[in-house]
Amino acid sequence: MYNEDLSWKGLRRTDPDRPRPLADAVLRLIWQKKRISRAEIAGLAGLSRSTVSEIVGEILPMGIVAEVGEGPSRGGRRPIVLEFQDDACVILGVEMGATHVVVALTDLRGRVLMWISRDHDVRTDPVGTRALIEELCAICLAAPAAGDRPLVGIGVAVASPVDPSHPDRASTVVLPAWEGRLGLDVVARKFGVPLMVDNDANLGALAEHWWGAGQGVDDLAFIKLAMGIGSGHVIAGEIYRGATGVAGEIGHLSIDSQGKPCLCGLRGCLVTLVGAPALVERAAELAPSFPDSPLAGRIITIVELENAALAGDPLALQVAQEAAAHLGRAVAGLLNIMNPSMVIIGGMLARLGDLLLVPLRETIVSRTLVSSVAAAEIRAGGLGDLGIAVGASTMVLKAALADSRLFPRVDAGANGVATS
Amino acid sequence: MYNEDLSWKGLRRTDPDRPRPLADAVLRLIWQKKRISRAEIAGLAGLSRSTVSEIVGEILPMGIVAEVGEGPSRGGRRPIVLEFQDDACVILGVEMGATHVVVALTDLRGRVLMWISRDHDVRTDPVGTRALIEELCAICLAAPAAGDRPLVGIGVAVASPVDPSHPDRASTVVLPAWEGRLGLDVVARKFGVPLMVDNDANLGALAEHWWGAGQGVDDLAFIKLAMGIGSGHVIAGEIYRGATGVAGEIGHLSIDSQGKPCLCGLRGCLVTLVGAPALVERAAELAPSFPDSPLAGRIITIVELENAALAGDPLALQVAQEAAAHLGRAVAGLLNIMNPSMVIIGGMLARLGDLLLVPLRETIVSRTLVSSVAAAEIRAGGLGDLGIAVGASTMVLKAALADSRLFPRVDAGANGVATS
DNA sequence: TGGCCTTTGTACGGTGGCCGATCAAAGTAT
DNA sequence: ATACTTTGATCGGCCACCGTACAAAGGCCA
Repeated sequence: MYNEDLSWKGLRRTDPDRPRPLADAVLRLIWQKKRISRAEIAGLAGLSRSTVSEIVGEILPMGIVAEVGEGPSRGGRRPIVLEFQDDACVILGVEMGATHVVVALTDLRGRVLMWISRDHDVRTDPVGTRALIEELCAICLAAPAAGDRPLVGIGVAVASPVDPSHPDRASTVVLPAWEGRLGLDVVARKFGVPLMVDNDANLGALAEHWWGAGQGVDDLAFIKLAMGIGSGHVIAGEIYRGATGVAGEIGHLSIDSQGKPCLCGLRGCLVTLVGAPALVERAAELAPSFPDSPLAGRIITIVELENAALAGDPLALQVAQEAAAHLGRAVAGLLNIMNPSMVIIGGMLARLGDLLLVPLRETIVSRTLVSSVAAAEIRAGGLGDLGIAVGASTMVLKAALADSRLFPRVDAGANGVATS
Repeated sequence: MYNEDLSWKGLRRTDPDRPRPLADAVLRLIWQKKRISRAEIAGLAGLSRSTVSEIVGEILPMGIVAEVGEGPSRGGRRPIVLEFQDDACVILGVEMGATHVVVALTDLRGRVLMWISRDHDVRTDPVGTRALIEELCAICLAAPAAGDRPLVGIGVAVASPVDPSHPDRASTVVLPAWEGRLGLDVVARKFGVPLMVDNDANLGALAEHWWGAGQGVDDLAFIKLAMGIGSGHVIAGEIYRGATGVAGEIGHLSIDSQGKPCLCGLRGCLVTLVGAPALVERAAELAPSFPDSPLAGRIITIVELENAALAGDPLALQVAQEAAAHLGRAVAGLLNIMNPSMVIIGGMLARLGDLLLVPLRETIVSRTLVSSVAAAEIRAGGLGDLGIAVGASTMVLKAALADSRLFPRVDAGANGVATS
C-alpha cells in the first residue's frame, strides 16, 4: 500500500561527521566566482558576514583559497579579495578507449597542463592497460607542468556501461577479456588517492556542461560519434545513469526496421547507419556514382572521409548528409523522450561541424511535434579530443567541491609557487 | 570557462522561514511506517530520543498523527504507538482527459473515497470544463464520504505537456481553444486550497510508483496507451519533466521510416501504429483474412476490439500482437535511452494484460543489447481507470509531506470522526 | 516474589552553527 | 573636515539537536 523504502530524501539533516555543512558551499562559491570578497559571499549565499568570516577563516589554512590584496572600494572600506587557487592541486583524467589510452593532467579549473595519448589494445589486454595507465599517470605527475603539486584524485572514463553501485565492475559484453572487473584499485593505491570511474559519454557530457558548449545549461545530452555511438546525459546538473548505469545506449535505437542487421539483434540500429564503419562502407557503395571523387574506387578510412567532406568532395558530403538524416531521426526520438535543452555532438565526426549540424537540425525541426522540443539547441562539442579525459578529471573536481575533505592539505606558503 | 549559474545545490542550509527542518522528515517517516513509536523513529531517522520527543510534541497538535495506545514490550517499557491519521484530511484528484473529466476524492493514503466521471468535450470548451471541475469537486466534498474533513489541496492531470515553471500555461497545440492558459486558479480560490497541475502520464507514473506496480522501484516509466500515447517518468523517486516539461512524447518516436505519415510530420510514428484509431483501422484491413471473426466486415470500436481479443478472437489477437511488436521497438529505445528498472503499461489497452505483455516482452528481450536493460520489468498498471486521478491527488499528498505547513490544522478531537 | 536489567519517554544542561549588534578601519560624497 | 558607506572581526545570543540522567514500566531469573 505504501512505499517501504526508508530513504526518503533529507531525513538526515547532514552528515554528522562533517563539520560546518555550509563551508563546502562557500568554497564552491569561491571556486565559481574565482575572485570574491567575504561580503559578496555573504550576499550571494544568504549568510551573515560574521558566519562567512568564520568559515573563510577555516578555509584559508587549506591552501586552496588565498587572500590576494584588496579590491576596489564601493563607497566604503576596500574588500579583501579571496581567490581560488586553481593551481594549488592537480587532477588526473584518464580516457580508456577501445584502442587507446589518454591521460590528461589538469588544474582545478579543467585546464590541461599536459597530456599523453598512447595506442593500446585496451579491449584484449587488461593487465597491460592497467600498467600503461599507471605509467602514463606517473609520467604526467613527474613532468615539470605538475610541479610537485599534490594530486586530488584520478578519474577514469571507460567505453562501457558503468554500474553506479559497482563502479569497478566491467561489462563482460563490451570488455570480455576484463572478466567483469576493471581492477583499477591498484592504480589508486599506487598513487594514494581516490579513483573514480564512469562511462565515457557521461563524462563527455559532464565536461561539456562544465567547460564546453553546455555551460549554463542544466539538461543536456552528449552524443559521442565514433566507432560506436554512445550518449551521456546531464539532468539538473547531474550525470544521469539510469537504474543500472546503462542509460544512453542510443546507438541501438532502431531507426529503420528494414535496415541492416546489427550485432545486437535489431535491424537498422543507428550504429549500423552512422557508425564509422558504416560510413566508410556507404562511401564505397556510392563511389560508382561519383567517379570523379578522389575517394572513388579504393578503400578509405573514416579520417579520409572526414577530410574529403571538409574539402567539399560531393561523395563525402552526400555520406555526411545521409548520416545527419539518420542521426536526426534518433535525436528526434531522444528529444521526445528526454527533452534536454541542448544536444552536443562529440567524438570524431564532430570535426565536420556545420556540414553535419545543418542537415541534422533540418531533420529534427521538421520531425518534431512540440515546438519547444524542436527548439533544443544542437551543437558540436567545444573540447576536442581531450574532452572525455577532461570530463574524467572534472568528475573528481566535482566530488572534491562537494566534499572539501577530498582536497589534500596544501602548505600555506606554496600558493602557485611551482607553476612558473 | 566556468559555470556562471549561482544556484549550486545546497547552498542555503534550510529555508529559514521553516521551523524545525527535521520535523517534516519525522512526519514522513510516521506516514511511511503508518504506526511507529518515538524510539523507533529515533533509530530509523538517526535522531536522539529527546529530539524526537520534542518534534512529536509539535506534530501531535496538528491532528494528523495521534497516540493510539501502547505497543508490545520489547523487554522494557511499552512504547506509545503513534499512528498517522490517514482520514484526517481529504485530497481531490482531477483527470482532465480529452473528452471526459474524472474527479476522485482520496484520503491521505491514496484510497479513493468516492469518484465521479463525466463525459465532456474538454478540448473545445474551457469555460464549461472549469465549471464542471468545480461542480464535481463540490459534489465530492459534500458527499458523506468526505465527512466534513478539511481539504488539503486539488491536483489536476491534463493530457498536455505542462511546463514546470509555468504550470497554468496550456499547450496551444494540444488545447487550442484554451488560448494558452488553463485558468484553474478560480477553482483553487473557490475552495481556498492550493491547486497543482501536471501532465497525465507523469501523474500516472507517480501513482504507480506510490501505490501500484512500481512500489519500491525508484526509476520507472509509465506508458499510457489510449487515443494518443504518452509516457511519464519517475527518476530517483521524482517525476522527470525534462528541460521544458515535455519529456515523454514517446508517441512520436519514429518506428518505421516507410510507415504512414503522422500529424507531426514524421512517418511511422508509434502513435500511427499503436494508437487506438490505428488499431481499429488495422483490424479493418485484416478483416478479409479472418472472415469468421465477429469483427469482420463492419465498423468496430477499440473497446470491441479489446473485448474480442480477451475472448480469444484470432483477428483481434493478431492486431494486439502486431501492436505489441511495434510498441516493443519503441520501448526498447526507451530502455536504451533512459534505462528505467520498470516499464508500466497503463491506459485502456492495459486491460489486455498478458495478451499484450507477453509478445511485448519477447520483442524487447530479443532486441536489446545490454542484458541489464532487457532485464527491466514490463508490467501492466495496477490502478485501473482511476490511476491518473489518484496520481493527481498523490501529487498534492507528496507536496504536503514535503512541507507539512500545507496540511490544514485538524482540531484534535476529530480523529477519524466522520468516517462512520 | 523480589532483584536486576532493558526499554521507553521526558527533563535538563551543554554544544555548535549561525545570526545580529557593535565596532574599528578605511574608503567615498559633499 | 564631516557625514555616510562598506568591509571585516568580535562578542553575545538563539535554537536545534545531543548526551546524560531519571522515572515509569516492562521482562528475566533466582
